[in-house]
Amino acid sequence: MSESKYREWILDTIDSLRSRKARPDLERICRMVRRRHGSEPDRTCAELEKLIQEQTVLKVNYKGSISYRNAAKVQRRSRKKDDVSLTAAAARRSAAVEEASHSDLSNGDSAFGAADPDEEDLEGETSMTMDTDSNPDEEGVEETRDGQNGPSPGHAREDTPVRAVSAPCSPSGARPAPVPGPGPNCSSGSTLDCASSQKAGGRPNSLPPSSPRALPHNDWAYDSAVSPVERQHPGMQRDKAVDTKPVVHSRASSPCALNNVKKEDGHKAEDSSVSSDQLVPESAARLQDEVKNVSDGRPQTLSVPSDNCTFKKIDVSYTASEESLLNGDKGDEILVKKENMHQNLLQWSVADVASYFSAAGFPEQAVAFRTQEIDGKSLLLMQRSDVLTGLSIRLGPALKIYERHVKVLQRTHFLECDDI
DNA sequence: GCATGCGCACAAT
DNA sequence: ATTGTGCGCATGC
Repeated sequence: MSESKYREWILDTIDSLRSRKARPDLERICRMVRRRHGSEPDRTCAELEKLIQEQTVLKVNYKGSISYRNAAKVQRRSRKKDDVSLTAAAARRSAAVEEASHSDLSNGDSAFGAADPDEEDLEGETSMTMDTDSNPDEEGVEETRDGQNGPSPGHAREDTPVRAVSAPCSPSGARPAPVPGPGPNCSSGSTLDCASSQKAGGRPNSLPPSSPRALPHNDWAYDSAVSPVERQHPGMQRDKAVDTKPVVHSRASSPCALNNVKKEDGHKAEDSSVSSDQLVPESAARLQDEVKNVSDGRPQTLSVPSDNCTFKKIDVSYTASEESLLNGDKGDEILVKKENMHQNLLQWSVADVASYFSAAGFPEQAVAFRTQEIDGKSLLLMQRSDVLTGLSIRLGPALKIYERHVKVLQRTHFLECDDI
């Protein structure tokens, strides 16, 4: 409950700030929510974090500072060209989507992408010492910062200056610089920490949300989807980067326990390309475009958020396209690695489901799933008509959601059951 | 002091 | 070229 209430408040606040032409940053958001609803900044920060994780809100680095976006709105516009590659794009997108979900991981903290063009920076940016070392890969891989794209694994960062990464929460903190009088409330505890940590570069380990490593993610996260994108298809930007190589990914961990989780896949290697997507929806959107190149049918890994902290990954290989289906292309099949999936699906909470669809590029519709309290079990029980008419969402997206995601998830789940 | 409105330069497409 | 973003300043409370 409160959550939905906060979601509404926060999104409304972001919209409000935007309409006023004021940067929707943590400080302003906290202040406005407090003023309008009496909520404490800390709480607002926490709720905002959640929204970021579920990608209802996108944390972006725009013009050097952190801003928050209403994912539902952002997404649309971002898509640039659709052209060609629709198919491919689409396909990828879906892929992306999925992955996106896993972005959560990283996002966990925030998704923040650097709005900047280069994400690569990110890595550097944070300056943290980064993660790079942290192991890259472990799982994190997936996203790894896209930086990866970066050229070489280690280096990518060259260009970029450092950008501030923000912690998930710092109110004003986002900015590297210590803001003098920051935040209203947020400043209160967490905020400060975050802020300080940021600048310091090191975040206290304690910070759950993002471990130090997380930082990098942040940047990319949002829009920058870039990163994700890049990773997605290695091919893309090779210019700068080389393909994805086994780059180092230091991914951030999700707040919770990514680390542990991460490792699971051995695949990551491949994944690397794949995973990238995890980003934000928006990213996803872009992905579509950009990504197009990606090879169509490669297996991808998604991570699905399971409970709050845990994320599970699922490998899906789909050929060109599920999406395509929707889009009209051809159909293909999707394989999912059941192992995790099935369990996961049953364990998905309402938030996980919403997060999944949000990451899949349907943030607005994700809200409908949340409103209807659709969790993993409910999702398995949904019929076509439920999706098309029971959620009160537009037919177009509803069809895509059903064909591309619901059906696929159900099929996978039941196939798995059969095996078992 | 604080919230809001908005022109305009800049960034992203 | 178009459109989104948000700084910086003006205004109102």
